Amino acid sequence: MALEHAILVSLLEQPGSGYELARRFERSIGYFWTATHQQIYRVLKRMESDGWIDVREVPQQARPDKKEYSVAAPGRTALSRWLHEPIEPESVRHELAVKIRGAAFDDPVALIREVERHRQEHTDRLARYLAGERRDFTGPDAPATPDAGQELQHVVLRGGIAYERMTLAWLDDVLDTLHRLGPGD
Amino acid sequence: MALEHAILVSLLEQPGSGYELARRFERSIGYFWTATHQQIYRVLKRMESDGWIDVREVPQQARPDKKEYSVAAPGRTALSRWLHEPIEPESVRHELAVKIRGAAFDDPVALIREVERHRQEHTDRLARYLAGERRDFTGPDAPATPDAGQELQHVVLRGGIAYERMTLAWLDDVLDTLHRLGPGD
DNA sequence: TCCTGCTATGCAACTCGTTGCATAAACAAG
DNA sequence: CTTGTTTATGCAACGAGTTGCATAGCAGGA
Repeated sequence: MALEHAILVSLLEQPGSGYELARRFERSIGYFWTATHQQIYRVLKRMESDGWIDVREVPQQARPDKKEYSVAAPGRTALSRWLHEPIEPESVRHELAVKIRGAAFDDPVALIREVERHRQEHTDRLARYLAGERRDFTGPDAPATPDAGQELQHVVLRGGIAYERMTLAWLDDVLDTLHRLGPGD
Repeated sequence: MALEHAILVSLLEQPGSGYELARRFERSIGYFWTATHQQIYRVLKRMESDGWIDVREVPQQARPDKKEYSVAAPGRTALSRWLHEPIEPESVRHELAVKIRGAAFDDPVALIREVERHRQEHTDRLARYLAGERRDFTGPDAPATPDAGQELQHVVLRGGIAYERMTLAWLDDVLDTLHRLGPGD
């Protein structure tokens, strides 16, 4: 399980509430890990009862109070232990690829609009990542001499950018193939 | 859920037993979907009781009997229906990226060996995919005029190859970054 | 005033996926 | 002749992840 460790990393970078974590998982953490707010709240409960994180009730004006979590010493120890364990190289789950191979037994051309929709979504993601990179790492407001944490965040973001670029190129390949199959088949 | 649909596609390409499906999921299907044999057997049971697939007991010599499954008409209909439904663009789960960002709070250099291990695994995967591509699509024994099914299998395989190449380049970027952080930090 | 939307948290039920274990037939190696 | 490996199937228990729903404070607009 890596969700608890992803939460530890995120809280070490910046303490926050379950709600804030959920939004980070939609944004920066989203390009290598996803989680819904229900999952996050449940895991936060467990981590708190295990003593991995501390809570602080924070009253707010103009919005409901929140519980701000921060990493406690046992949480740091648990993260460190996990960092030194080997993990399995990840394996992909790509539903669209299942559909593409399945299209051989249906109408390949009917898939074009779906692939174009995915292409649009990946175009948007790439634009978001590039905007984030300019804002935090390569733009004029970025730190001139980044520390280790920023270097590591940047290299992970470059991975997200590379993934989106690769995916866009592949989706173009898929579209070419589907178009070729249209008239000739 | 796409596992049942991945199984339908695989059985349409070639009928087979649960065991054979499990091995296909380790091989060709593995670069866009994974499943263990327990999962496959359970889903096959459900698909059979739903009338999506037919079973045939096949006695074998020199090894235990097997149940060969093939797609029935309702299964084809179900697949076709699913193919015309939109799906969410996939989201990634990359544990290694969590570790890389976590390394900022531990020892970045300690991660180098783990990253190198992953690099080796992706090198092996790429070699397997390229060998499969030569065997089935670009080598001398490949069909000169591939049909739609083969074209679609090939474009999905090209996606797997592109993914592995992109990942290898990124892991090199990660290794460079970790090495840079070593002496200077 | 009511409705919508955002922040903020949570329960309950369910499905999906993993892990550990078990069985059994056949062959190959020692 | 016992042990290990490959093929082949399966159960039981657990943990991870999703979906639907509920609550509640406050803001802004119709």
